Parts: sequence; C-alpha cells; structure tokens
Amino acid sequence: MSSRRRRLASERQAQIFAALGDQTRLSLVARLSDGTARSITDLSDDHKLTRQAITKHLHVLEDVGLVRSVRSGRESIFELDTRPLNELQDYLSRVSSQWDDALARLKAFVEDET
Amino acid sequence: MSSRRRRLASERQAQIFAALGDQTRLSLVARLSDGTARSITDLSDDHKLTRQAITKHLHVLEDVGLVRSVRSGRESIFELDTRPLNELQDYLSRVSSQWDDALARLKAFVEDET
DNA sequence: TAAATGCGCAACCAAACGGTTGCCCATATC
DNA sequence: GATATGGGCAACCGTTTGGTTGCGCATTTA
Repeated sequence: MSSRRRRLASERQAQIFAALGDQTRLSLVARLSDGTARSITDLSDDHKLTRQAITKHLHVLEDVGLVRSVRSGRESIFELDTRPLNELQDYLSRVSSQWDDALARLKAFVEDET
Repeated sequence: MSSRRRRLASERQAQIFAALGDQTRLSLVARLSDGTARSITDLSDDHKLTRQAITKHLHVLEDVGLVRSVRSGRESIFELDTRPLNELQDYLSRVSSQWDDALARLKAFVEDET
C-alpha cells in the first residue's frame, strides 16, 4: 500500500535476484529442482569447486529462503523451496504487464489523435 | 538440446538475474516500466546517486538487453525491453514445474508403496 | 578403538563491484 | 559568440564477492 512497503518488497526481490545471479548458485537450484534433497558433498561432486565454496553458495541461497537445510547425522541435507521463485515470477509478470498496459494506452492515445 | 546449449542458456539467465540483483538497477527497470523513454539525467533525479553511477547501471542493464538506448540530440534516451524479463519468467516456471512434477511423482510413488 | 567421512570455522587473497571526482566534448539556448 | 546543459571517459577508492587452504570436531564405519 504505502510506498515504503513497496520499497522494502523490491529490496527483497533484488536480494533473490542477486542470489540467482551466479552461475554456480543457479546450477545448484537447478540440481535441487528434481525434488531430491542432497548433502553438501553430494552437491559438490558436480562442480570442480571446493566443498567450502559450495557451502558458501548454499548459505547465500538459504539466507534468501531459496533453500532449506536439515542436519542428519554427520551430513547437512539441502532441499529447494520454490516459494521465492514464485515471488519472482509474480514480480516479473507485474512489471511486464505494467509495460504492456502502458504501451496499449499509448497506442490508443496515438490512434485517438489521428 | 545438447547439455552444452542448456549450460550456455543458464549462463545468460544468471547474467540477467545478476543485472536485476541490485536495488538501484531494479528501481530503474521499475521506473522505465511505465512505458516512457527517459534520459539519463531524468533517471538520475530520482536517486541520490551521481549521474555517472546511474550511467554505469544503465550500461549494465543494456549489456544484458534489458534496456535500449538512442541518442537524441545531446541526450541519451533509455527505454525498457521486456523480452529478457519474459525469458526469466519462462526459466522460473520451468524450474518450478519440474519441482512440482518431481513432488507429484514422489507422492504417487509413496502412495503406491503403502 | 582407530580410521575415514562430512562439516564448520577462520584467515586469507585477488578480482569484481558500486560509487565518486575531475575533465572534456557536443549540443542547445541566450 | 557566450553560456548552460547533457553526457562520455578515465582514474581512483573502499567494500563485497568468490574462491582457496588449513585445522579441528563430530559421526560413521572397519
């Protein structure tokens, strides 16, 4: 409602975008999108990066809620949470539709003038 | 088709995500989503940042195709291009639906077992 | 109990990022 | 022609980021 709320909301969107704005993290999300919960070493085996590098990336994803982790014995199991992805989809569709509407109005205005 | 192609594709998505992963740039996109093409100083007036800072951000957006610029007289006019946004929407919906499908299969499998 | 596996933590490093300042050029405006 | 406006370019700077290495701890497994 208030412009303050919208400001805060877009800050969150920016954070999620930023979290996805890294090839490694995006591939982790893609890897986890098959519905399987995986351990850190499991996820590390796909990349040439160190386990610690993957760990850092997973924490970035966790901080924005794109991923949840559970400790099971000696390993940390990560699984995807698609809700932030849906948030982004909504945000993008709002921007796109605002653009489309604006163009439609502009077109109507121009046609009205001629 | 090939895994190489998909790899390159997701690299592009990551770049667009990264471009949107900054509060200032995201606000520029939002500002331009009203269908109006604006000059750099025009866009700079909204923020407390320097004109040069805004210029840099606009070039980042331009590099990933989120924005186009045209020189008109002594000013550079920028306008939004929503196609990359649609790309992201598609990408996100693919990931989400893959997740949903996987969960559905998992559920069906579990119910089959019991 | 000893060895192996999976992680977490901290320190460290180079590169990228976001931002500023200063200067100069081109285009409008008076 | 003189002045004001809009913008490009380059240098510079502090902070963040992505990555590594080293070490220690807890949990399995032999």
